[in-house]
Amino acid sequence: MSVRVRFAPSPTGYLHVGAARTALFNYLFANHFGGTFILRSDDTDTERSTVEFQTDILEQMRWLNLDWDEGIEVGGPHGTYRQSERYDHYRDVALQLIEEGHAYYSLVTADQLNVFKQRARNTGSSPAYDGSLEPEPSQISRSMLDGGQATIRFRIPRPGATMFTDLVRGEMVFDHAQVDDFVIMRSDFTPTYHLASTVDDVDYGITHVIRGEDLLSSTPKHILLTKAMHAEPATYAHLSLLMGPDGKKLSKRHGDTALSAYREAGFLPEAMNNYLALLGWSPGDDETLVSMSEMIERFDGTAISRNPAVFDQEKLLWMNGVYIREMSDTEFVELARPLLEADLGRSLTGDEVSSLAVLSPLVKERTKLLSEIVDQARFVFVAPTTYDESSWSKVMESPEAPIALDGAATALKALDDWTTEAIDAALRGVLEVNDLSARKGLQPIRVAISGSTVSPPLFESIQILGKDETLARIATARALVT
RNA sequence: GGCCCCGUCGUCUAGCGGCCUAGGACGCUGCCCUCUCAAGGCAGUAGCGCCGGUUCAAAUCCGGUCGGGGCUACCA
Repeated sequence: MSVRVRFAPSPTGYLHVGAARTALFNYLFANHFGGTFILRSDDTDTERSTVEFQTDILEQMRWLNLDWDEGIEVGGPHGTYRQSERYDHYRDVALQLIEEGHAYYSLVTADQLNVFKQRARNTGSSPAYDGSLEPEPSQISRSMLDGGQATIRFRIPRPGATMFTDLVRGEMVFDHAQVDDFVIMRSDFTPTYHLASTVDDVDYGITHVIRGEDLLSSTPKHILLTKAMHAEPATYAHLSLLMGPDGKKLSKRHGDTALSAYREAGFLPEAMNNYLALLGWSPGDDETLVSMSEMIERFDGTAISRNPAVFDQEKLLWMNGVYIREMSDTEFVELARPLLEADLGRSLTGDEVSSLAVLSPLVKERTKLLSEIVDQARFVFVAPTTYDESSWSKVMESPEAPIALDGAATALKALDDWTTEAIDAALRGVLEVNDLSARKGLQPIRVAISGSTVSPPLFESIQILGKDETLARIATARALVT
Protein backbone atom coordinates (compact mmCIF):
# COMPACT_ATOMS: atom_id res chain seq x y z
CA MET A 1 0.00 0.00 0.00
CA SER A 2 1.44 3.33 -0.93
CA VAL A 3 2.01 6.03 1.64
CA ARG A 4 -0.61 8.75 1.98
CA VAL A 5 0.01 11.54 4.48
CA ARG A 6 -1.69 14.83 5.09
CA PHE A 7 -1.00 18.21 6.56
CA ALA A 8 -4.27 19.53 7.91
CA PRO A 9 -3.91 22.97 9.46
CA SER A 10 -6.94 24.82 10.71
CA PRO A 11 -7.14 28.32 9.27
CA THR A 12 -7.45 29.93 12.67
CA GLY A 13 -4.04 31.55 12.49
CA TYR A 14 -1.11 32.27 10.21
CA LEU A 15 1.13 29.38 9.30
CA HIS A 16 3.67 29.37 12.10
CA VAL A 17 7.09 27.78 12.17
CA GLY A 18 5.98 24.77 14.19
CA ALA A 19 3.23 23.95 11.73
CA ALA A 20 5.63 24.50 8.87
CA ARG A 21 7.92 21.90 10.35
CA THR A 22 5.05 19.44 10.62
CA ALA A 23 4.21 20.12 6.98
CA LEU A 24 7.84 19.61 6.01
CA PHE A 25 8.09 16.28 7.81
CA ASN A 26 4.94 15.07 6.08
CA TYR A 27 6.27 16.25 2.74
CA LEU A 28 9.62 14.54 3.23
CA PHE A 29 8.02 11.33 4.39
CA ALA A 30 5.66 11.18 1.43
CA ASN A 31 8.36 11.94 -1.09
CA HIS A 32 10.82 9.53 0.43
CA PHE A 33 8.39 6.68 -0.07
CA GLY A 34 7.04 7.93 -3.36
CA GLY A 35 3.71 8.47 -1.66
CA THR A 36 1.09 11.17 -1.75
CA PHE A 37 1.21 14.39 0.24
CA ILE A 38 -2.22 15.86 0.85
CA LEU A 39 -3.11 19.36 2.01
CA ARG A 40 -6.44 19.60 3.75
CA SER A 41 -8.22 22.38 5.57
CA ASP A 42 -9.57 21.40 8.97
CA ASP A 43 -11.87 24.39 9.15
CA THR A 44 -14.60 23.18 11.46
CA ASP A 45 -14.07 26.11 13.79
CA THR A 46 -16.21 28.59 11.91
CA GLU A 47 -15.85 31.15 14.67
CA ARG A 48 -12.13 31.56 14.29
CA SER A 49 -11.40 30.46 10.74
CA THR A 50 -10.76 33.20 8.20
CA VAL A 51 -9.97 33.29 4.50
CA GLU A 52 -7.01 35.50 5.31
CA PHE A 53 -5.41 32.74 7.35
CA GLN A 54 -6.29 30.16 4.74
CA THR A 55 -4.61 32.28 2.08
CA ASP A 56 -1.54 32.75 4.21
CA ILE A 57 -1.19 29.02 4.76
CA LEU A 58 -1.30 28.29 1.05
CA GLU A 59 1.07 31.13 0.27
CA GLN A 60 3.68 30.02 2.77
CA MET A 61 3.41 26.40 1.73
CA ARG A 62 4.12 27.43 -1.82
CA TRP A 63 6.95 29.70 -0.74
CA LEU A 64 8.58 26.75 1.03
CA ASN A 65 8.07 24.67 -2.10
CA LEU A 66 6.20 22.07 -0.14
CA ASP A 67 4.13 21.03 -3.12
CA TRP A 68 1.14 18.86 -2.33
CA ASP A 69 -0.04 16.16 -4.69
CA GLU A 70 -3.64 16.28 -3.67
CA GLY A 71 -5.78 18.74 -1.78
CA ILE A 72 -6.80 22.35 -1.62
CA GLU A 73 -6.72 24.10 -4.98
CA VAL A 74 -4.91 21.26 -6.72
CA GLY A 75 -7.87 18.94 -6.27
CA GLY A 76 -7.99 15.17 -6.25
CA PRO A 77 -10.54 12.40 -5.89
CA HIS A 78 -11.98 13.77 -2.64
CA GLY A 79 -13.52 17.09 -3.57
CA THR A 80 -12.35 20.41 -2.21
CA TYR A 81 -10.47 19.05 0.78
CA ARG A 82 -12.22 21.58 2.99
CA GLN A 83 -14.16 20.15 5.90
CA SER A 84 -16.60 23.01 5.89
CA GLU A 85 -18.01 21.59 2.69
CA ARG A 86 -18.52 18.09 4.03
CA TYR A 87 -20.82 18.75 6.98
CA ASP A 88 -23.60 16.58 5.58
CA HIS A 89 -21.24 13.67 5.42
CA TYR A 90 -20.05 14.07 9.02
CA ARG A 91 -23.70 14.18 10.14
CA ASP A 92 -24.40 10.94 8.36
CA VAL A 93 -21.44 9.34 10.05
CA ALA A 94 -22.50 10.65 13.45
CA LEU A 95 -26.02 9.34 13.01
CA GLN A 96 -24.68 6.01 11.89
CA LEU A 97 -22.51 5.86 15.01
CA ILE A 98 -25.57 6.46 17.16
CA GLU A 99 -27.40 3.76 15.33
CA GLU A 100 -24.62 1.30 16.01
CA GLY A 101 -24.40 2.29 19.64
CA HIS A 102 -21.04 4.02 19.43
CA ALA A 103 -22.45 7.44 20.15
CA TYR A 104 -25.37 9.03 21.95
CA TYR A 105 -27.27 12.26 22.32
CA SER A 106 -25.90 14.05 25.32
CA LEU A 107 -27.85 16.50 27.40
CA VAL A 108 -25.29 17.12 30.09
CA THR A 109 -24.79 20.83 30.70
CA ALA A 110 -21.56 22.73 31.04
CA ASP A 111 -22.32 23.39 34.68
CA GLN A 112 -22.89 19.73 35.41
CA LEU A 113 -19.65 18.88 33.68
CA ASN A 114 -17.74 21.45 35.69
CA VAL A 115 -19.04 19.99 38.92
CA PHE A 116 -18.11 16.51 37.71
CA LYS A 117 -14.57 17.54 36.81
CA GLN A 118 -14.10 19.51 40.00
CA ARG A 119 -15.16 16.57 42.09
CA ALA A 120 -12.79 14.31 40.20
CA ARG A 121 -9.99 16.76 40.83
CA ASN A 122 -10.75 16.87 44.52
CA THR A 123 -10.88 13.14 44.91
CA GLY A 124 -7.93 12.51 42.68
CA SER A 125 -9.89 10.37 40.30
CA SER A 126 -10.00 10.63 36.54
CA PRO A 127 -11.65 13.81 35.26
CA ALA A 128 -12.73 12.10 32.05
CA TYR A 129 -16.47 12.33 31.52
CA ASP A 130 -17.99 8.87 31.37
CA GLY A 131 -21.56 9.64 30.39
CA SER A 132 -22.89 9.07 33.89
CA LEU A 133 -24.74 12.35 34.01
CA GLU A 134 -27.07 11.64 31.13
CA PRO A 135 -30.81 11.29 31.70
CA GLU A 136 -32.48 7.94 31.20
CA PRO A 137 -33.29 7.38 27.54
CA SER A 138 -36.95 7.18 28.47
CA GLN A 139 -36.76 10.67 29.88
CA ILE A 140 -35.35 12.21 26.73
CA SER A 141 -38.14 13.80 24.78
CA ARG A 142 -38.21 14.77 21.15
CA SER A 143 -38.36 18.42 22.15
CA MET A 144 -35.14 18.14 24.12
CA LEU A 145 -33.34 16.92 21.04
CA ASP A 146 -34.95 19.46 18.76
CA GLY A 147 -34.37 22.28 21.16
CA GLY A 148 -30.79 22.66 20.15
CA GLN A 149 -29.53 21.52 23.53
CA ALA A 150 -28.16 18.12 22.66
CA THR A 151 -24.68 17.30 21.49
CA ILE A 152 -23.61 13.92 20.25
CA ARG A 153 -20.91 12.19 22.24
CA PHE A 154 -18.82 9.20 21.38
CA ARG A 155 -19.19 6.36 23.83
CA ILE A 156 -15.84 5.22 25.10
CA PRO A 157 -15.89 1.50 25.88
CA ARG A 158 -15.15 1.12 29.56
CA PRO A 159 -13.33 -0.65 30.99
CA GLY A 160 -10.75 -0.90 28.29
CA ALA A 161 -7.57 0.50 26.89
CA THR A 162 -6.24 1.59 23.52
CA MET A 163 -2.78 0.59 22.47
CA PHE A 164 -0.84 1.67 19.44
CA THR A 165 2.70 1.95 18.25
CA ASP A 166 3.75 5.50 17.67
CA LEU A 167 6.41 5.83 15.00
CA VAL A 168 8.51 8.15 17.14
CA ARG A 169 7.47 7.23 20.67
CA GLY A 170 7.00 3.50 20.51
CA GLU A 171 4.37 1.51 22.39
CA MET A 172 1.60 3.64 23.81
CA VAL A 173 -1.18 2.57 26.12
CA PHE A 174 -4.11 4.71 27.24
CA ASP A 175 -6.58 3.49 29.81
CA HIS A 176 -10.10 4.36 28.74
CA ALA A 177 -10.81 5.59 32.24
CA GLN A 178 -8.76 8.60 31.21
CA VAL A 179 -10.58 9.24 27.96
CA ASP A 180 -13.67 11.46 27.79
CA ASP A 181 -16.91 10.59 26.15
CA PHE A 182 -16.08 13.42 23.81
CA VAL A 183 -18.37 15.56 21.71
CA ILE A 184 -18.39 14.68 18.04
CA MET A 185 -21.33 16.89 17.01
CA ARG A 186 -22.02 20.24 18.62
CA SER A 187 -25.51 21.26 19.62
CA ASP A 188 -25.77 23.30 16.41
CA PHE A 189 -25.22 20.05 14.56
CA THR A 190 -21.77 20.88 13.26
CA PRO A 191 -18.89 18.42 13.66
CA THR A 192 -15.98 18.86 16.02
CA TYR A 193 -12.36 18.44 15.01
CA HIS A 194 -12.12 14.88 16.32
CA LEU A 195 -14.97 13.66 14.14
CA ALA A 196 -14.22 15.56 10.97
CA SER A 197 -10.49 14.92 11.06
CA THR A 198 -10.90 11.22 11.71
CA VAL A 199 -13.60 10.78 9.09
CA ASP A 200 -11.38 12.50 6.56
CA ASP A 201 -8.36 10.44 7.47
CA VAL A 202 -10.42 7.33 6.88
CA ASP A 203 -12.08 8.56 3.70
CA TYR A 204 -8.86 9.84 2.18
CA GLY A 205 -7.00 6.65 2.92
CA ILE A 206 -4.38 8.28 5.13
CA THR A 207 -1.76 5.70 6.06
CA HIS A 208 0.42 7.80 8.39
CA VAL A 209 -0.66 10.64 10.60
CA ILE A 210 2.36 12.82 11.34
CA ARG A 211 1.40 15.67 13.66
CA GLY A 212 2.30 17.58 16.79
CA GLU A 213 2.63 15.99 20.19
CA ASP A 214 -0.23 18.12 21.44
CA LEU A 215 -2.52 15.59 19.77
CA LEU A 216 -0.89 12.55 21.37
CA SER A 217 -3.44 12.21 24.13
CA SER A 218 -6.29 12.60 21.64
CA THR A 219 -5.06 9.65 19.62
CA PRO A 220 -7.11 7.02 21.50
CA LYS A 221 -10.23 8.98 20.55
CA HIS A 222 -9.23 8.94 16.92
CA ILE A 223 -8.38 5.27 16.92
CA LEU A 224 -11.64 4.35 18.66
CA LEU A 225 -13.58 6.46 16.19
CA THR A 226 -11.80 4.87 13.28
CA LYS A 227 -12.60 1.40 14.52
CA ALA A 228 -16.22 2.36 15.12
CA MET A 229 -16.28 3.31 11.45
CA HIS A 230 -15.04 -0.18 10.65
CA ALA A 231 -11.72 1.08 9.33
CA GLU A 232 -8.07 0.34 10.03
CA PRO A 233 -6.32 3.05 12.07
CA ALA A 234 -3.38 4.80 10.46
CA THR A 235 0.12 4.65 11.85
CA TYR A 236 0.71 7.65 14.08
CA ALA A 237 3.85 9.70 14.53
CA HIS A 238 3.83 12.48 17.10
CA LEU A 239 6.42 15.19 16.74
CA SER A 240 7.69 17.00 19.79
CA LEU A 241 6.75 20.63 20.09
CA LEU A 242 8.90 23.64 19.28
CA MET A 243 9.99 25.82 22.18
CA GLY A 244 11.03 29.40 22.62
CA PRO A 245 14.49 30.32 23.97
CA ASP A 246 13.06 30.19 27.50
CA GLY A 247 12.01 26.57 27.10
CA LYS A 248 8.33 27.40 26.97
CA LYS A 249 6.13 26.47 24.06
CA LEU A 250 6.91 28.71 21.13
CA SER A 251 4.45 31.58 20.96
CA LYS A 252 4.09 35.19 19.89
CA ARG A 253 5.82 36.48 22.95
CA HIS A 254 9.05 34.88 21.74
CA GLY A 255 8.99 37.15 18.71
CA ASP A 256 8.04 36.08 15.26
CA THR A 257 6.32 32.76 14.87
CA ALA A 258 4.52 33.53 11.63
CA LEU A 259 6.41 32.07 8.73
CA SER A 260 5.59 35.13 6.63
CA ALA A 261 7.64 37.24 9.04
CA TYR A 262 10.71 35.17 8.25
CA ARG A 263 10.09 35.47 4.57
CA GLU A 264 9.76 39.22 4.86
CA ALA A 265 12.87 39.46 7.00
CA GLY A 266 14.87 38.01 4.14
CA PHE A 267 15.19 34.32 4.88
CA LEU A 268 15.43 31.87 2.02
CA PRO A 269 12.97 28.98 1.82
CA GLU A 270 15.87 26.57 1.33
CA ALA A 271 17.47 27.72 4.58
CA MET A 272 14.16 27.63 6.39
CA ASN A 273 13.49 24.05 5.29
CA ASN A 274 16.98 22.90 6.13
CA TYR A 275 16.85 24.49 9.56
CA LEU A 276 13.35 23.26 10.35
CA ALA A 277 14.26 19.73 9.30
CA LEU A 278 17.08 19.67 11.84
CA LEU A 279 14.66 20.57 14.60
CA GLY A 280 13.79 17.07 15.60
CA TRP A 281 15.35 15.11 12.81
CA SER A 282 18.92 14.04 12.21
CA PRO A 283 20.20 13.30 8.72
CA GLY A 284 23.03 11.27 10.25
CA ASP A 285 26.75 11.55 9.61
CA ASP A 286 27.16 14.75 11.60
CA GLU A 287 25.80 16.77 8.73
CA THR A 288 24.13 20.12 9.07
CA LEU A 289 23.70 21.44 5.56
CA VAL A 290 21.29 19.20 3.74
CA SER A 291 19.54 19.94 0.46
CA MET A 292 15.90 19.16 -0.07
CA SER A 293 16.69 16.22 -2.33
CA GLU A 294 19.11 14.78 0.22
CA MET A 295 16.50 15.21 2.93
CA ILE A 296 13.94 13.35 0.86
CA GLU A 297 16.41 10.59 0.26
CA ARG A 298 17.26 10.19 3.93
CA PHE A 299 13.98 10.94 5.65
CA ASP A 300 12.29 7.64 6.37
CA GLY A 301 10.74 8.60 9.68
CA THR A 302 13.21 6.70 11.84
CA ALA A 303 15.64 9.39 13.00
CA ILE A 304 13.02 11.65 14.53
CA SER A 305 13.92 12.96 17.95
CA ARG A 306 11.56 12.67 20.87
CA ASN A 307 12.65 15.73 22.77
CA PRO A 308 11.27 19.19 22.26
CA ALA A 309 13.50 21.59 20.33
CA VAL A 310 14.21 25.24 20.90
CA PHE A 311 13.87 27.42 17.84
CA ASP A 312 17.27 29.14 17.67
CA GLN A 313 17.27 32.19 15.41
CA GLU A 314 21.04 32.54 15.55
CA LYS A 315 21.60 29.23 13.86
CA LEU A 316 18.90 29.92 11.31
CA LEU A 317 20.60 33.20 10.52
CA TRP A 318 23.95 31.51 10.03
CA MET A 319 22.37 28.92 7.79
CA ASN A 320 20.64 31.58 5.73
CA GLY A 321 24.01 33.23 5.16
CA VAL A 322 25.39 29.92 3.94
CA TYR A 323 22.57 29.51 1.45
CA ILE A 324 22.93 33.07 0.23
CA ARG A 325 26.65 32.59 -0.35
CA GLU A 326 25.97 29.37 -2.19
CA MET A 327 23.56 30.82 -4.69
CA SER A 328 24.73 31.96 -8.12
CA ASP A 329 25.38 35.62 -8.84
CA THR A 330 22.54 35.56 -11.31
CA GLU A 331 20.09 34.32 -8.72
CA PHE A 332 21.40 36.86 -6.27
CA VAL A 333 20.86 39.74 -8.69
CA GLU A 334 17.34 38.55 -9.35
CA LEU A 335 16.55 38.67 -5.66
CA ALA A 336 18.45 41.88 -4.96
CA ARG A 337 17.14 43.96 -7.83
CA PRO A 338 13.50 44.33 -6.74
CA LEU A 339 14.64 45.06 -3.20
CA LEU A 340 16.88 47.87 -4.40
CA GLU A 341 14.32 49.25 -6.77
CA ALA A 342 11.78 49.38 -4.00
CA ASP A 343 14.25 51.22 -1.82
CA LEU A 344 15.23 53.70 -4.52
CA GLY A 345 11.70 54.16 -5.68
CA ARG A 346 12.66 53.68 -9.31
CA SER A 347 13.81 51.07 -11.76
CA LEU A 348 17.46 50.31 -12.24
CA THR A 349 18.96 51.29 -15.57
CA GLY A 350 20.75 48.76 -17.70
CA ASP A 351 24.12 50.09 -16.59
CA GLU A 352 23.06 49.91 -12.99
CA VAL A 353 21.99 46.32 -13.35
CA SER A 354 25.43 45.61 -14.75
CA SER A 355 26.99 47.34 -11.75
CA LEU A 356 24.85 45.25 -9.45
CA ALA A 357 26.01 42.11 -11.19
CA VAL A 358 29.65 43.07 -10.63
CA LEU A 359 28.95 43.99 -7.03
CA SER A 360 26.95 40.85 -6.29
CA PRO A 361 29.71 38.44 -5.33
CA LEU A 362 31.04 41.04 -2.92
CA VAL A 363 27.72 41.76 -1.26
CA LYS A 364 26.61 38.17 -1.31
CA GLU A 365 29.60 37.26 0.80
CA ARG A 366 28.49 39.54 3.61
CA THR A 367 24.75 39.04 3.58
CA LYS A 368 22.88 36.89 6.05
CA LEU A 369 19.47 38.32 5.34
CA LEU A 370 18.19 39.37 1.95
CA SER A 371 16.91 42.53 3.56
CA GLU A 372 20.48 43.60 4.33
CA ILE A 373 21.39 43.86 0.68
CA VAL A 374 19.90 47.29 0.25
CA ASP A 375 22.00 48.88 2.96
CA GLN A 376 25.14 47.36 1.54
CA ALA A 377 24.56 48.18 -2.09
CA ARG A 378 22.66 51.45 -2.03
CA PHE A 379 25.78 53.60 -2.21
CA VAL A 380 26.50 52.35 -5.69
CA PHE A 381 23.30 53.87 -7.02
CA VAL A 382 22.98 56.98 -4.96
CA ALA A 383 25.65 59.16 -3.35
CA PRO A 384 25.54 59.30 0.42
CA THR A 385 23.52 62.28 1.56
CA THR A 386 24.63 61.83 5.12
CA TYR A 387 27.56 60.03 6.65
CA ASP A 388 27.30 57.51 9.41
CA GLU A 389 27.98 59.54 12.52
CA SER A 390 30.38 57.28 14.34
CA SER A 391 32.14 56.43 11.10
CA TRP A 392 32.73 60.08 10.42
CA SER A 393 34.01 60.94 13.86
CA LYS A 394 36.23 57.89 13.92
CA VAL A 395 38.10 58.44 10.67
CA MET A 396 37.27 61.81 9.16
CA GLU A 397 38.33 63.81 12.18
CA SER A 398 41.78 62.28 12.20
CA PRO A 399 44.76 64.24 10.96
CA GLU A 400 45.31 61.64 8.22
CA ALA A 401 41.90 62.16 6.64
CA PRO A 402 42.65 65.26 4.55
CA ILE A 403 45.97 63.83 3.44
CA ALA A 404 44.39 60.57 2.36
CA LEU A 405 41.51 62.28 0.59
CA ASP A 406 43.73 64.75 -1.26
CA GLY A 407 46.20 62.06 -2.20
CA ALA A 408 43.47 59.79 -3.49
CA ALA A 409 41.85 62.56 -5.50
CA THR A 410 45.08 63.44 -7.21
CA ALA A 411 46.12 59.86 -7.90
CA LEU A 412 42.75 58.74 -9.17
CA LYS A 413 42.30 61.81 -11.34
CA ALA A 414 45.52 60.94 -13.11
CA LEU A 415 44.45 57.34 -13.60
CA ASP A 416 43.34 56.36 -17.10
CA ASP A 417 43.25 52.62 -16.64
CA TRP A 418 40.13 52.29 -14.44
CA THR A 419 40.59 48.73 -13.30
CA THR A 420 40.58 47.33 -9.81
CA GLU A 421 44.27 46.50 -10.09
CA ALA A 422 45.21 49.98 -11.25
CA ILE A 423 43.11 51.62 -8.56
CA ASP A 424 44.71 49.33 -5.99
CA ALA A 425 48.21 50.31 -7.18
CA ALA A 426 47.44 54.00 -7.34
CA LEU A 427 45.97 54.15 -3.86
CA ARG A 428 48.78 52.09 -2.37
CA GLY A 429 51.15 54.52 -3.96
CA VAL A 430 49.41 57.29 -2.05
CA LEU A 431 49.79 55.37 1.17
CA GLU A 432 53.47 54.88 0.61
CA VAL A 433 54.23 58.49 -0.33
CA ASN A 434 52.43 59.77 2.73
CA ASP A 435 53.64 56.99 4.99
CA LEU A 436 50.11 55.98 5.90
CA SER A 437 48.93 52.55 7.01
CA ALA A 438 46.24 50.98 4.87
CA ARG A 439 43.84 51.36 7.73
CA LYS A 440 44.48 55.03 8.27
CA GLY A 441 44.75 55.95 4.65
CA LEU A 442 41.94 53.94 3.11
CA GLN A 443 39.14 54.33 5.63
CA PRO A 444 38.56 58.02 4.89
CA ILE A 445 38.12 57.15 1.22
CA ARG A 446 35.68 54.43 2.12
CA VAL A 447 33.60 56.80 4.20
CA ALA A 448 33.72 59.39 1.41
CA ILE A 449 32.35 57.05 -1.22
CA SER A 450 30.05 54.82 0.83
CA GLY A 451 29.17 56.97 3.82
CA SER A 452 30.38 54.36 6.29
CA THR A 453 33.46 52.58 7.55
CA VAL A 454 31.75 49.34 6.64
CA SER A 455 31.33 48.62 2.96
CA PRO A 456 32.17 46.13 0.25
CA PRO A 457 35.88 46.03 -0.70
CA LEU A 458 37.11 49.52 -1.53
CA PHE A 459 38.96 49.11 -4.81
CA GLU A 460 36.16 47.15 -6.39
CA SER A 461 33.64 49.65 -5.12
CA ILE A 462 35.57 52.51 -6.65
CA GLN A 463 35.89 50.65 -9.91
CA ILE A 464 32.15 50.01 -10.07
CA LEU A 465 31.35 53.61 -9.16
CA GLY A 466 33.40 55.02 -12.02
CA LYS A 467 35.94 57.78 -12.08
CA ASP A 468 33.72 60.84 -12.17
CA GLU A 469 31.42 59.70 -9.38
CA THR A 470 34.34 58.62 -7.21
CA LEU A 471 36.13 61.92 -7.59
CA ALA A 472 32.93 63.84 -6.93
CA ARG A 473 32.28 61.97 -3.70
CA ILE A 474 35.84 62.44 -2.51
CA ALA A 475 35.57 66.15 -3.22
CA THR A 476 32.26 66.42 -1.39
CA ALA A 477 33.66 64.73 1.68
CA ARG A 478 36.92 66.66 1.52
CA ALA A 479 34.98 69.92 1.66
CA LEU A 480 33.47 68.83 4.96
CA VAL A 481 36.78 67.86 6.52
CA THR A 482 38.52 70.56 8.44
C1' G B 1 -5.17 17.32 40.70
C1' G B 2 -5.43 13.11 36.86
C1' C B 3 -3.25 10.98 32.46
C1' C B 4 0.65 11.23 28.84
C1' C B 5 5.44 12.74 26.65
C1' C B 6 10.49 14.32 27.35
C1' G B 7 15.53 15.01 30.02
C1' U B 8 23.63 14.58 26.38
C1' C B 9 27.60 21.37 25.87
C1' G B 10 23.76 28.02 26.36
C1' U B 11 21.06 25.95 21.61
C1' C B 12 20.18 21.83 17.62
C1' U B 13 22.02 17.06 17.87
C1' A B 14 25.40 12.07 17.30
C1' G B 15 25.54 8.15 20.67
C1' C B 16 21.68 2.15 21.09
C1' G B 17 26.48 -1.80 27.18
C1' G B 18 33.07 -1.62 26.17
C1' C B 19 35.39 2.15 19.98
C1' C B 20 33.32 8.03 24.98
C1' U B 21 39.63 11.04 28.35
C1' A B 22 31.26 11.88 24.92
C1' G B 23 31.62 13.50 18.32
C1' G B 24 29.50 17.44 14.89
C1' A B 25 26.95 22.25 14.10
C1' C B 26 25.36 27.31 15.88
C1' G B 27 26.96 30.73 19.54
C1' C B 28 30.98 32.62 22.38
C1' U B 29 36.62 33.55 23.12
C1' G B 30 41.57 33.89 21.04
C1' C B 31 44.91 33.68 16.91
C1' C B 32 45.78 33.83 11.53
C1' C B 33 44.32 36.11 6.87
C1' U B 34 43.06 41.23 5.71
C1' C B 35 41.66 48.05 2.71
C1' U B 36 36.58 48.08 6.65
C1' C B 37 32.89 44.49 7.52
C1' A B 38 32.12 39.76 6.38
C1' A B 39 33.75 35.08 4.64
C1' G B 40 37.60 31.52 5.45
C1' G B 41 41.51 28.76 8.41
C1' C B 42 43.28 27.20 13.26
C1' A B 43 42.75 26.72 18.47
C1' G B 44 39.75 26.99 22.71
C1' U B 45 35.06 27.13 25.79
C1' A B 46 31.09 24.16 27.60
C1' G B 47 27.25 18.71 28.52
C1' C B 48 25.40 12.87 29.91
C1' G B 49 19.64 16.60 35.88
C1' C B 50 20.01 13.76 40.56
C1' C B 51 19.90 9.10 43.56
C1' G B 52 19.96 3.98 43.67
C1' G B 53 20.11 -0.79 41.07
C1' U B 54 21.69 -4.50 37.12
C1' U B 55 26.66 -5.61 34.99
C1' C B 56 33.49 -7.24 34.86
C1' A B 57 31.84 -2.57 32.36
C1' A B 58 26.24 2.43 31.78
C1' A B 59 25.35 8.54 28.53
C1' U B 60 23.49 3.87 26.86
C1' C B 61 19.32 -1.16 30.68
C1' C B 62 15.84 -0.87 35.29
C1' G B 63 13.52 1.85 39.45
C1' G B 64 12.85 6.27 41.93
C1' U B 65 13.30 11.41 42.24
C1' C B 66 13.56 16.21 40.41
C1' G B 67 12.78 19.34 36.31
C1' G B 68 10.37 20.81 31.61
C1' G B 69 6.27 20.14 28.25
C1' G B 70 1.34 18.48 26.52
C1' C B 71 -3.79 17.10 27.24
C1' U B 72 -7.74 17.52 30.57
C1' A B 73 -13.45 22.71 25.49
C1' C B 74 -19.90 22.15 22.08
C1' C B 75 -10.68 25.04 19.90
C1' A B 76 -7.87 22.50 16.73
